[in-house]
Amino acid sequence: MVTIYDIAKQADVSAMTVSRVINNTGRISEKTREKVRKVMEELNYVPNAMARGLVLQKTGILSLLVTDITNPFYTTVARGAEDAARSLGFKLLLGNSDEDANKEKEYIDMILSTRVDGILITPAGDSSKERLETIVRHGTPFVTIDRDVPGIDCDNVVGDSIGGSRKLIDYLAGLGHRVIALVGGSFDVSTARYRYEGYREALAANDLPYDERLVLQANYRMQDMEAAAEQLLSASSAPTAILAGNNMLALGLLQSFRRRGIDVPGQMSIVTFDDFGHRDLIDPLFTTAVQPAYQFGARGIQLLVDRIEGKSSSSTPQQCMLPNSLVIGSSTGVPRSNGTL
Amino acid sequence: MVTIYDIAKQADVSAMTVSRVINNTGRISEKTREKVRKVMEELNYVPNAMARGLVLQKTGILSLLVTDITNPFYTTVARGAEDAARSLGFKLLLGNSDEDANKEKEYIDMILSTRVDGILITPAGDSSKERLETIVRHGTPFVTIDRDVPGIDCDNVVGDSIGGSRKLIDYLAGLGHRVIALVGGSFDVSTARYRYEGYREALAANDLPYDERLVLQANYRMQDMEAAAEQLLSASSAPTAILAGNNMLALGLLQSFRRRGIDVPGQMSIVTFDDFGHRDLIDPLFTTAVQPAYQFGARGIQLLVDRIEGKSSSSTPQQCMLPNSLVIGSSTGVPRSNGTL
DNA sequence: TTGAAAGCGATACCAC
DNA sequence: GTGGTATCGCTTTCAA
Repeated sequence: MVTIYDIAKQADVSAMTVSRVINNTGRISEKTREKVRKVMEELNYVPNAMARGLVLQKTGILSLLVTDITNPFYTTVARGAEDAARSLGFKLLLGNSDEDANKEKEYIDMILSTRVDGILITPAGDSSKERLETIVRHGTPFVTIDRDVPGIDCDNVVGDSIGGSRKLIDYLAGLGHRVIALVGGSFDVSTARYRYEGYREALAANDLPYDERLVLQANYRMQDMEAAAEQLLSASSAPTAILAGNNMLALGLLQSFRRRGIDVPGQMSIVTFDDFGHRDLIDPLFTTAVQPAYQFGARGIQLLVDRIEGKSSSSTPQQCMLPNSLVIGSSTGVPRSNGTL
Repeated sequence: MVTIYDIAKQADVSAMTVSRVINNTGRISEKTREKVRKVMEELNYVPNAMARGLVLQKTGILSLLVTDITNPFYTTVARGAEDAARSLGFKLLLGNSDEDANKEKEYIDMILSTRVDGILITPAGDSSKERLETIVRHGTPFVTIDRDVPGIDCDNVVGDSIGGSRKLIDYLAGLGHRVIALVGGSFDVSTARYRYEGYREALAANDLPYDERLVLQANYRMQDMEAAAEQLLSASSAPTAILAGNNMLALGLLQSFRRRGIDVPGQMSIVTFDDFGHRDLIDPLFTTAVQPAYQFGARGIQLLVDRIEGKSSSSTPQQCMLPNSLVIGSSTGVPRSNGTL
């Protein structure tokens, strides 16, 4: 491997001088600088980030850990984070925890071991607490996005889940729906809880009864969603509409209903959060509380860098809630009848 | 930061012993091992990968650089790569070049600088040649996937673009289409060229005339696709079907046609490559030459690790072509009339 | 304007 | 079984 010493020897200067040329520090004669530059070119020199990081005690790298790299919401978050990191002079490292506590742990260990300057993370769930505490103990700045974790008080960027649920349920109620189910993700995840909370509040606000049998938790596995669909259809008072906890659940439910010959929105309306990048091509187009995914990433990186560079007050975590907007699609319609199919 | 010396002092042993405990090397008494382990726990020790990599001259990290992290095809590739890397004992670093030569260069510089053990890369285009040559000179093993680059003879995993085009065109011809356009990506990218090649071969095989005015190149920007749609509709002999170079182009064209009130497949059939993860939810479902995205990643990592570990013959690059399969959707139908709308 | 030496955190090699 | 020492590639500090 080519090192600064190779360059130094070839250019007949000291390693120190080479280092100065690379980093543009100190005073160097133009002649020497040119000579060194030329040798670096010739030898295809690429600085060793490890050696550099070791002495500088920083890497210039930020890490983004998301829970599902195949979810368009998170890839858009990644785009926002990447652009922001780049413009602030940092590189971005992407990781995928797959909603899995073990993978999350492995990734965090790797990240800490790599000594990145900061971490942007979507926690897999409440159990992420212990992993986040590891990060805290290690002293690496971090920001949570999309989800928060009880017991961890840190900078974070979240969406307005409660408000989103309210808007969606209000809209359904406005259409005349009176029996509305919730199929959400595991309550081990903060967004699922908040969306449930908004759901309950909105039901109350619209004078609709709450029925716990209409609240289902599903993982993102197809069989869960099939089961949820089945269960709702056979409920004694079957719902005419469903609030799906996120885009993936909405898709799964839609598929399940289609397979059972249930028309959406004819027989069942579906509303949800987040979109797919190409929302207008999915038929029906979901009525959605659209969150600013790109902003989640961009804002998160901004907070992270503020923290790294000490611009944030050290004691007060920055909490940032991004608003969503209701987009009406064709997955919703007036209920066919009151509570029965 | 906690180092092995801190551990050593606290546990009243030498740094060497701590290192041995960490790496499970050499003979150590169970008592000492336990003592050291306990101190590591207490102090939340996380090994410094930089220091480690510096002396070991390897990192255990593989890098995957794709051109569009928001394209479901590539996120599935990433999934395959991640799983394979994990099972082979490597970590995976994800990067996104955004189809941009400059970003690609920056990423490669960072990757080389990080001294990853190997690189899996989807080249942005033929101009990637110089960047790949940089990697060659640097001596880091790499494998290209999805696309190949003229002048670079290396391990690679590609799809059967020519065969895919043939199948798609044959299918259209079988439905009775006689005027079929091609809207492909830039010919600076190998897949676009191969798909064009397959298109021409298939036209000839089906005794259909070739008309160069029906061959358009588009970037993945919406305005390009709008322009392409416009141009095809106003052509003297307008096509009744289109082979879209990839999934993104197919989507863009579909949207453009819809906006113009053109029914797909009623007035225009569309076929393409790759899918969207949730293919069956997009209406119409595209008739597609589906490529095994997950395998692209998994196979690529396999080749890469074989190369790293010296299992591949050093002189002969491993070339691997993965087959695609034709999936009939609802984006295709019989032509309305012969060549005119 | 340039260079020598120390040290970042870890491991390999050689003693004991 | 365990410890000392040199070393990986680079930057910082201090001299010249």
